[in-house]
Amino acid sequence: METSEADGPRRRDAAATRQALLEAASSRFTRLGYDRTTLRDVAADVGVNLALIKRYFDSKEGLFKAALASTPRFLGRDEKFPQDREGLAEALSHQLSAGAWPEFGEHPVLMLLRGSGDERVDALRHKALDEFGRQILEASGGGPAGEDDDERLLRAQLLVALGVGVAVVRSAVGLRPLRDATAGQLAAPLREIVDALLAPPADER
Amino acid sequence: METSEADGPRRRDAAATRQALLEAASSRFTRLGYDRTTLRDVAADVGVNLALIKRYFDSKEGLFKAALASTPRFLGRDEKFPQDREGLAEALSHQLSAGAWPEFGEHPVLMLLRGSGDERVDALRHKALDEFGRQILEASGGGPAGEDDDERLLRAQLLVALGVGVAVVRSAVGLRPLRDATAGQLAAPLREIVDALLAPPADER
DNA sequence: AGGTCAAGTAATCACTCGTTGACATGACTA
DNA sequence: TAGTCATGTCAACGAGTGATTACTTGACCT
Repeated sequence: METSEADGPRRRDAAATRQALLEAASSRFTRLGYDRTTLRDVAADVGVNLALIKRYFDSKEGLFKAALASTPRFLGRDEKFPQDREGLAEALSHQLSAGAWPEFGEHPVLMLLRGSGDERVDALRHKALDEFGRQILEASGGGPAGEDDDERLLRAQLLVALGVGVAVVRSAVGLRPLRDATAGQLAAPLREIVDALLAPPADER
Repeated sequence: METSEADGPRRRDAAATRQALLEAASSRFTRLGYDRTTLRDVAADVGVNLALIKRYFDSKEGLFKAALASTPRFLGRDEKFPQDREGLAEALSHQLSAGAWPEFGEHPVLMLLRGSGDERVDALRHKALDEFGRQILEASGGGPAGEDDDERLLRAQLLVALGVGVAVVRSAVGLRPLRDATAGQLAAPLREIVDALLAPPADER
């Protein structure tokens, strides 16, 4: 596995060891989920002793939380969150295309969905996805996220669910042609979905 | 837990015991996933000895497969699969509404997503979701599922992904308002999505 | 009543996991 | 060079898991 770079034997560099553990753990948590990820495997990936995980992360829960915190957000890692429907559709099509996130082989949103039993972790992922929905709502241009219009938020969350579903279906099930869909192939359908869901606030009901 | 009916102590009825084990297992597999479901808990739910699981299902894998096989399909349990886009949207809105599937507290599609490590189980869920996509494609009325038009199948699978995502986001994350959305609230957005994705075969490209 | 076999139980085995405390070792400083 | 502390290793414990075997109990048949 050896997620870390292939430099020398990395002798006694706490920061590097910690980072390597974090990356190995992120990979396993994302690919296998919390339960099927064993600390022994993570330590073996890095080539380090099991007990170091306790030293740096205190427990498996701590390791999971650290990995979760180090995971890039669903949208907008470096770039800013798109500010209109068109940009949103394009960003989504890239985020959800095959070949995105080749680093771990799976989409980081999947780690959000792996239960850990800890309610603070649950709160964390809830917050992340809730924020994502509100950002979508705001980007859709329907005014500054009004308060009582749950309907528009519901529509935005349907888009969130679509993103989650695509990640899940592709990686957990491998359904084709969705699994191999490129950004170009996803662009048109996603643009139409975004428009259909978050159409301009012209009174359509 | 006691998923079985609250009749007498059910003395020596193999079929009933087997069925009760199956229901308890389905519930736990759906709610907790494969790993967090222990055979001891399942047996305790039914009030029966652990070894009976081996007798009736041979192994945990066997129990999971049996539970998976007994799970109703994503759409069309008793009723037939809808045959037009309108019916499809309506069926989806009911399937994905809050309060559907109260029996296990979660949507049965979730059990499909819980890994078991067995490749035959993987094949099973892949087939189920693939079939679902093709049924959607057929119901959309774009002819009898042409062969080379992967694009339409891709669009149908996006709808599958949406269904999966809604189930996941609602139950695993509890995101509101999506979590509490009724069929009535889901009807309009879903109809628009279905139409946007599977629009009539008028040449739009 | 007695025989017979399925239905169910109790006890245990082998294994893996997370966790832990004691110990070794390398690097830096005085 | 001796001291010191962070860095890393080692070996083991205890809990929990799925699996397995020998045993007991009840229902049904003649």
